[in-house]
Amino acid sequence: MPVTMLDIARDVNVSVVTVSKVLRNQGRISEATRKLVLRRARELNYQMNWVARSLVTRRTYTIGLVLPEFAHPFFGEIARAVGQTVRPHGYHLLISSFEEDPEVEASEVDSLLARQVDGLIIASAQPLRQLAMFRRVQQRKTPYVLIDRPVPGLSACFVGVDNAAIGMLGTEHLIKRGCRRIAHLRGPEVGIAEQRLEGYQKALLKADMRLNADYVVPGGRGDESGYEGMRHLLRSNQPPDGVFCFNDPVAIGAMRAILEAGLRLPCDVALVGAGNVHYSDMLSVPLTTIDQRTCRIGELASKLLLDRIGAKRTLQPKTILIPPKLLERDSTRRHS
Amino acid sequence: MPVTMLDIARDVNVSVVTVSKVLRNQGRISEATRKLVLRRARELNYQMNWVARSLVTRRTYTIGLVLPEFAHPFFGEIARAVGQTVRPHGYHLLISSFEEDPEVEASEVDSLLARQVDGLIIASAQPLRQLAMFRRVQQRKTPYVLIDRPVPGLSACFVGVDNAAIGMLGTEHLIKRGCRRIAHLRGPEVGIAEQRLEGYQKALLKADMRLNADYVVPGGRGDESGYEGMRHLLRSNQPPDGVFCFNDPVAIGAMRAILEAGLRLPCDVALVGAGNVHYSDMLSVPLTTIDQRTCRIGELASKLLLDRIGAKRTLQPKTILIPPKLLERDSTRRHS
DNA sequence: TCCGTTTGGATAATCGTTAACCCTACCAAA
DNA sequence: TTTGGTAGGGTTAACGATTATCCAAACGGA
Repeated sequence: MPVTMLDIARDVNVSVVTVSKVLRNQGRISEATRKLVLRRARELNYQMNWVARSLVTRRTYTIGLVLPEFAHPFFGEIARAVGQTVRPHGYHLLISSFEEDPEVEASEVDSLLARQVDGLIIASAQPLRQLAMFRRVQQRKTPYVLIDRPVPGLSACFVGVDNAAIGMLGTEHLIKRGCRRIAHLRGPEVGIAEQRLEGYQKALLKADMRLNADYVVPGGRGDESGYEGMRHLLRSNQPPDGVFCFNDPVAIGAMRAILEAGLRLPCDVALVGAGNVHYSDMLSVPLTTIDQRTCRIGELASKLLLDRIGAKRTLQPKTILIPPKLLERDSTRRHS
Repeated sequence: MPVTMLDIARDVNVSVVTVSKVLRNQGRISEATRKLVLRRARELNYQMNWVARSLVTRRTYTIGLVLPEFAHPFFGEIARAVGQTVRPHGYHLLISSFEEDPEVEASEVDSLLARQVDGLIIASAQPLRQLAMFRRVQQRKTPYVLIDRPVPGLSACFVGVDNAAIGMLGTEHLIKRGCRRIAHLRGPEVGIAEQRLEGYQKALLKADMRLNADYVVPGGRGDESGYEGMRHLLRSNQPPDGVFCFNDPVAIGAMRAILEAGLRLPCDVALVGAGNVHYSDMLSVPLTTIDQRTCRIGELASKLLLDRIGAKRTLQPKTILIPPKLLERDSTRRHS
């Protein structure tokens, strides 16, 4: 059985409370007994029971991080950034991945609440207008911050990249590189993909270029999706000469399709991804992409959350949109 | 204040214990009161306080996962596999990443113990012969399983890939492809790198080839390290015609050096990595690599741990070495 | 010498649940 | 009528800490 404060107290002949005070450096304790207690604690290799402490202090120093999927490097980076930001404050991370299943997500959030996390950071996949999960969090008054994927209709903190700006940035870059027929391999039916699409459209309009519905291909987030989408585009009468892709995996899939078709990048088709996935600069043709500042997202979300946890009363919800950054590589670079 | 069992008990006019029994489906309760309790619980949106429960049951249903770094896709996959394996059993994951710093690792492990995790899965970076951290875990009798990196001198469960087999597999493959001067870009000074080196040497000896100390270049785990190492090799009188790399990032760095030098893969230099990193089949030259069965590691480690958590008495430590699998791609493929 | 103030610590109550017993009907068999 | 079993619940005491309150001894000044 693990050592408890009672064990120390008995050995040193003081009360448990005295031990507790020594260990927390609180209250008035004589130097003599302090030393005795500390020595005995070290001898016995005492470790606080945080569960017991949490029960009475109502603080677990634990933050729940709810992610769509671990494996994705984007969320891996988020987790790292969050972990590094909160650790100095004594917090730990209870992470759960719901594999893009909204029901699993809700049950995981409930579970984390039951575990009395002090706060939550969520990259949610709840369907539109389904706010029950969030209502439950709010009822508990547990502070939470949404990341990456905004949830419309919810008044909550949000930290994410400016997706419309990503769409504009990517498309404008293709325009600047001289592309005339610019297509978009769009992502799944979620807000984030729509915003990137809007950015794409806005950039075209701004440049007085026509919107061609055939140039917007629906899809998913994976490289197979990009592969299929690109093959579809290449079969059309007027294949595009520039493609802005929902994300890097999609772009990588598209790249495979382009190369397989015997075309060259960027002369025949220029390609822009988004996300700046690891190794996207080591592909057969290094991919121009848009960095979404993953670390900043995790960092700022953590800080926002820590503020709210520390605050006496609930603060106003705050939204932070991080401006993306374009990284030009060979997939769009002009030949010299 | 969150709803407690006491709230329900008062409303339904029974004792707290009765509520507890209903909620756990234990003890003898009449159908009538059961329904009353359940209804009221639902109405109030009651959520168990797991902290309180854990205090008395001495079970947190939480597993500590201690990893060198989140960002690395390998550990991301591990985390995913572990999470998926333990979730059905009601366990959650308290993950901490120690950024390859042994001291942070030790303090994180202590912290997880203090949080009363039911078990630990650790990919350790403790220096050789430094077993104090593990002793503390053992003293607490908290079951734990080591993964990926074995710790010599410690009698504990271990699950990992067979690194010597990786070394042999990769090297033998190069030999079979006709390479005569096979170098090795070895990793950092840890057991896992040494085992791969041993496998490399063993394969050469088995094929009656001479060991050339100049062909073994020390390094790290990153692509810069591979880049530098490969440049070093290329500067020698007799550059190698085949290189077995510690891992994929190193191989990717090496590939950059080779291409920059104007050489071609695999004709001039054949390259084998290890780890089967995502997208390593989408590089400028798709990389032959050795898959280390990441999912299996996470899955088997979790199962081993769950067994030990469930067992009444401590079971014998068990070691599981997973046989690796070679994936041939263009970086070693013979031209057709 | 007496009273007030520190000093250093003890006691009691609490956090929300569960474990281990105990109790009281009620019913059936002896 | 007595015995005894069972159904359905209540009581009490943990679990390992913290918070709030209280108390004795020592000390200091008039």
